Amino acid sequence: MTATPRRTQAERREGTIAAIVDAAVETLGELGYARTTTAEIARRAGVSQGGLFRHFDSRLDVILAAADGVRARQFAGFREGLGALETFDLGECVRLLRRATRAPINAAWYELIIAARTDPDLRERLEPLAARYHREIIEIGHTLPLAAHLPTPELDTIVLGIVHMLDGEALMATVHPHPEQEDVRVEQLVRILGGGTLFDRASADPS
Amino acid sequence: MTATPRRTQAERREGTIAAIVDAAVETLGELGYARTTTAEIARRAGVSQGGLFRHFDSRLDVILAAADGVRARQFAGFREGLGALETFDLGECVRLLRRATRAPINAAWYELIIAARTDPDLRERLEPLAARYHREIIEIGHTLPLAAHLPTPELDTIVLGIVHMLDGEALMATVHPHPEQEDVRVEQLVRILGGGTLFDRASADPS
DNA sequence: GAACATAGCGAGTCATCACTCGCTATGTAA
DNA sequence: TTACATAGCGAGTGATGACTCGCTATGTTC
Repeated sequence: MTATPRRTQAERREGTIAAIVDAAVETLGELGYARTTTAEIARRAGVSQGGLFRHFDSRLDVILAAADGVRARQFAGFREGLGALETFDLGECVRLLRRATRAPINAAWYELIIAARTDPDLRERLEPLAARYHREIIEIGHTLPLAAHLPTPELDTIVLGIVHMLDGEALMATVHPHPEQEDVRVEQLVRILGGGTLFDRASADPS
Repeated sequence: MTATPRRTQAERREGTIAAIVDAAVETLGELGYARTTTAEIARRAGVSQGGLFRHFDSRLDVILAAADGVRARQFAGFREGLGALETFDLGECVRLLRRATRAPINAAWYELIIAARTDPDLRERLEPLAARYHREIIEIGHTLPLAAHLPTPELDTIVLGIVHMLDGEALMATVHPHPEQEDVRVEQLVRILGGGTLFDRASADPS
């Protein structure tokens, strides 16, 4: 029944490491940073505590592997979504971003950013990932057709502003959500942005 | 030397409660939610652990008193700042809001909002405060001269959007700050907003 | 197949947490 | 002043945390 197809050491290793990282991401999202314990991660990954520490020197190492996994997956997903758009459309862009900020996996990222503020060890090691995150967002902004119509500093400010707004919205909505209003507001905002001087040059851009 | 001017029971009570609440706010800001322990709060407040539990039934009760203290102080401060403006000015408004979101005391609020996402007990009790917070922001928006020139739903969307953006910026900046760029971006944004169609009617409003 | 290396296990260990309890200190009421 | 109530103390207590260690299981090398 339980076919154990004789995996190599490398396969076993990679498999359990992946299971641990996935479990850590899931736990961060569901229980938050403080309650993401090595015991809980191990339980979800289907390994023992000792097994976990065979592959990671400390809880923090697991956490950082999870952080980088989230970062990589989020950008891959967003780039894929952008590529699937037939024509550049500001509204679609914002909606795509919004879906990314509200994805369960992204909650893990928020947990870590907030925890890092008051945890020097975490902060020191998360900073490079946060820097990369920031850089990638700006780079994606530069690939948008919009970029041709706006000076770079203003483009960057607008892109970061929208990302920050969606981050703030996602974070605040977890405690006091307005399920109906929130979607309406996003659409309203897209109309306001699209109708303002900001984008009228760009939104008149041909496909 | 140590003049003990015979305080009444009520005075002693209020005094230590205030000290505990202040210590809790400070600790939340400096150490984060998870490391805001009753022992640390008591130490900073200058009372024993037993003394703390004389006035609060649980850690959560202390935390919620701190949350409401922060909320009240933040709105009082912001309203005061708004009142001190001679003429309505969008830039000043945003700068005032930004100062509020980056005040050390506001970090305690963020800690609680984020912790509440994964802590059902905290969430249940924080929700009414978050709702009030939300309501007060919108009410303040309605007192702005801007309100006369925009339909209410759009005004609310814009106000919330700006608040969310500053929240997001404040939260993300703690891990990966760009001390110089951030101030520039805010000013840039104010110019962009002021120059867009959004506000041109309102920013032409006479003092 | 023998000798070795790596993967995985789970019962400890020590620290820290929220909270309790019996006590003393101080204010209040008669 | 006496009797009572509230404020404040700090050494427990039981639960839970990250991490260790000696062990077994499974691949790998010759």
